[in-house]
Amino acid sequence: MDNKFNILFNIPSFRGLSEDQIKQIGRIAAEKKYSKSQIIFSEGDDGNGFYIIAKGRVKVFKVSPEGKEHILHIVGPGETFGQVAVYAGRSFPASSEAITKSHLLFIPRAAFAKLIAHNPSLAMSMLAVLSVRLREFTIQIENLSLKEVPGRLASYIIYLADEQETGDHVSLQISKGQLASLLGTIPETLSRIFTKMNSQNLIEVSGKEIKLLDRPGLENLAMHGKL
Amino acid sequence: MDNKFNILFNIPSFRGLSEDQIKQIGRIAAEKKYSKSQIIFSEGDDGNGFYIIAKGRVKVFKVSPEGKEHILHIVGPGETFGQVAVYAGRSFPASSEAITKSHLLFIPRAAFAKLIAHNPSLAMSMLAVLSVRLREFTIQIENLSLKEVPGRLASYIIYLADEQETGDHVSLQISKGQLASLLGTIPETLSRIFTKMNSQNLIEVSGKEIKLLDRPGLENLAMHGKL
DNA sequence: TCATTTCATTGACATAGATCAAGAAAACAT
DNA sequence: ATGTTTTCTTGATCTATGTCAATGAAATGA
Repeated sequence: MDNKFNILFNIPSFRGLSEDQIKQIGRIAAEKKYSKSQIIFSEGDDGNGFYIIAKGRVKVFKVSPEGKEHILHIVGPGETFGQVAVYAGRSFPASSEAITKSHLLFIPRAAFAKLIAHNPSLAMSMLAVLSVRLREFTIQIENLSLKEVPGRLASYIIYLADEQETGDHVSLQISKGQLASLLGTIPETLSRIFTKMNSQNLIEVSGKEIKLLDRPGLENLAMHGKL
Repeated sequence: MDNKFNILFNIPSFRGLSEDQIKQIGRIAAEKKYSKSQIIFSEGDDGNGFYIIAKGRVKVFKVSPEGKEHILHIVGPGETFGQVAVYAGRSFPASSEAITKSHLLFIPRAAFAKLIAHNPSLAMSMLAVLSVRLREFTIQIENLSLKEVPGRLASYIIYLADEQETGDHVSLQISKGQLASLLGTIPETLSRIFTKMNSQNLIEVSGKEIKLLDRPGLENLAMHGKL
């Protein structure tokens, strides 16, 4: 059965907690369902809790005054989002929206704070989760300011390949427009770069499926930019 | 007297700890001194502890393969850096260097982990510190991808004015080259923008001192870009 | 104080990538 | 299936900002 508890047992950040501790979390968690394109929270909303993804996929993003959107991360099953507001006791610094039909667990701030106060190991593991996120942001900032778009795309493809552990073949779980936003560019530019990488036999793109034809070439591109 | 304990008592992230807890930290802290331009740690080094600034100023930065440097943040007295590696138990994701003669406290990883395990309130306050840093990164990413350099500079000047609480006058504590790197650009571009903002009577720059002549104008620039 | 190095400014030029526009392809719903 | 909407691709153009180069101003140290 796919209840709250089963979900919680498979969350990486809760690894290391006792069965009892996880059940405690389960008791304070509220199940919530979202349909595709539904807003979960908006920037500035009160951060009175955070979310765990049981099923589906969510984007966390910022919007410029002119309405341009930049995706900060895409979060999938087992991952959490919205914690920042919780620990600092502030409003959400970004917005989030379900990009597929999603099934989430909501953990209220106050109850979780109490839990942490009595479970140092939970605190440590949340510190670790935040650290990892911080590290990812460091890489994103580096990419945005130090590399050009082809390099960022190459980095991302390699990252996906490593994550999906599927050898020389990766599949984008997001639309190309969303990928553009995640890389800090626009669909037109991304499309051109895909074409160029195709013609240089670095990759072979068909729809959301990408075959890596020349991994060393991609790595070189990710490092030294320039296509 | 300016000993370890007096320093620790004035660290924002340790606010809320008992005198005894702070003394415990003091016992595990090692004092270290660095001269200007001295490297504190390099990206990839083992993260076996983190640092607190007692006196001085430190930059945390990434370097591209071509040697271009991007400053992630400038850290001053009372602030901490290098925690990320500590919690996640990994290597430092960036490098750090003293930009003035600095006096730091080094907190070794293992001892601190033990401390946290017995002090939930310390854990919570470290979570809050990380959250704030994460929030700052969110803003940096937004700035880099959503705004042009003039907008980023305007944001930064406003941020400084708020932080320094000095009304319509701020002073840069870093060189203009460093500021350029922090904003994700180069000195030449920054210099041109300063000139332009001067000629539009938004600010008046002389050396490291900046007078804000038209705050609403700056705010507008920070929001909607375009100079 | 003077000499040397580092930092800031300015100009001429090159280019990555954004914008605007239009058509093709894919996804979706009826 | 078939029409409708959304997403993707491609082309023509424009602009912000990076690069290269030279000079002037400050800071540093002997």
